[in-house]
Amino acid sequence: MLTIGQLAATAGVTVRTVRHYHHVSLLPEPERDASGYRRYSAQAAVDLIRIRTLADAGVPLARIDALLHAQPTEFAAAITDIDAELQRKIDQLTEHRRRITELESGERLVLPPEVVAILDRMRGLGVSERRVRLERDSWILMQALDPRVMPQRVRDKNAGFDDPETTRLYLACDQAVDWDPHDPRLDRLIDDLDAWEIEHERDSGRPGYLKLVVSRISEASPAWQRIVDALAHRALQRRTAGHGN
Amino acid sequence: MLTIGQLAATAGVTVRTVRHYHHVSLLPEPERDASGYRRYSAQAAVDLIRIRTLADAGVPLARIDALLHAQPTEFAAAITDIDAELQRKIDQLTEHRRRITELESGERLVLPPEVVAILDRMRGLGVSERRVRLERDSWILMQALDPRVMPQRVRDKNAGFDDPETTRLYLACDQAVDWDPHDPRLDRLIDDLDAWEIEHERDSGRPGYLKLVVSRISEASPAWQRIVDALAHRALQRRTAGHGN
DNA sequence: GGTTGACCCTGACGCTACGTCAGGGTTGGA
DNA sequence: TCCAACCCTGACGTAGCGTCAGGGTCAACC
Repeated sequence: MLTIGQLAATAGVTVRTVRHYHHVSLLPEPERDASGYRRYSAQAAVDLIRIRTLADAGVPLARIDALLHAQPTEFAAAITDIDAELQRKIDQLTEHRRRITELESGERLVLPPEVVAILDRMRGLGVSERRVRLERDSWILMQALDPRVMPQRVRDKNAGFDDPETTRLYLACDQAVDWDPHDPRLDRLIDDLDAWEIEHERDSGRPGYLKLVVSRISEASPAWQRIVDALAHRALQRRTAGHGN
Repeated sequence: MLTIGQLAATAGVTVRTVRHYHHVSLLPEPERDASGYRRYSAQAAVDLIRIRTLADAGVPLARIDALLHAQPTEFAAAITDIDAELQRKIDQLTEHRRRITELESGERLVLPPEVVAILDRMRGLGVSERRVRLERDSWILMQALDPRVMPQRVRDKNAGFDDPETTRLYLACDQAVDWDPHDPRLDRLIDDLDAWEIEHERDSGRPGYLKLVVSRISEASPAWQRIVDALAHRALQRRTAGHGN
């Protein structure tokens, strides 16, 4: 006959675990010896190890008792289930293994690959990391609030970077964020942006594309504020002139 | 800006999980809007997903915060650790998958293969299942109480079944359990056992081999009781006669 | 025959990572 | 205006044990 410690060692569990199984009636309480110690038969060792085998496989203790007393058919079916579940867990862990290797760059975990590609493309073009992050954040919000518009935005963005002039202006704007609002280079940039805006509006029929791109950052940058104001002024002039004709 | 529900959906967790992370200071509490609702930035989504990636990989929440603020070197080392741990878990689950397929026959889980082979050999020879189970239980107790003697016992057992006469007697004894103690076949069996005992004692120098094998079952079987008594009587006679010489 | 260390007992609280009420207020669309 | 679907805090519940606390027992050694 075995003491509780010997039984536990045989099954590779702690004494506490055996007592817990008694408590939840998963393993029957054995006879006690003269001093009140529990004394176990070899059958108890077999039972305990079968319980552990199922518990290790992820079966909740509450289900194990019924399972061990089930008919062979049900038992076999349950085993098949448990096996499938184990395989699913293995696949998940494998996937998690892959994901933690991508932890350094958080965005790969959050955004779809097409968008990550755009962000990488921006970095490749020399866009500042600050700007890339703002872009990233706007994609995340877009994804959370209205993911349906994302494919179109992806196409627009890529089209923009496919065009050298658009790319040049984008980079210039990115640089200009830190300029003094009276920097003489701004006049030239505003001219170019205005020209780009006119041409782009004609081509696509969708105005204000550039404004969308810059709006979020403009408030924090005096230089950008000047650009936005100037462009709005010119657009208004054009529209007034157009109506006047 | 995102509500808590939108944030949770983006990260694939429940609202309760996000609040829990606030509670344990894993994710900082964001600003509230006019009505007291939490409002999240896109950065919060990135942070939350990074937390989940680690949590999914089995890292305790208490470690995650430190990990995310660690130096790149420590971080990389930790990731390597976590990855190894994941692989270990995968291997374990694979092993558990194998083990649950052996659940039908509990003994394969409890006993080493050599012993299982002996039990299978007994079944193959036609030993009753009751006897096999008693044998199994005695092996389990042996394993729990003094595993060092097992290899020798394995050799002895197999040697016994390698010998046709020993095997024949073993099977006869197994059958005899249910016989009436006055069954005439018992006389013949006792003669054979006595002869075997004499021969075996001479060969091995270790007496009482058979008694060891049968002792546990004898009390419950009247026929066995008669066998044991008769053999003990004859052995005593021999020894007295021997001393008398 | 006393002591020591390794066991055994019961009872109860602690832990992780949330789930799940209860009992409220807010928002947005029909 | 109303309803469903959100949001809030606070608090208790869950699984599967771990870990004291405060005792008694056993086997071996001195």
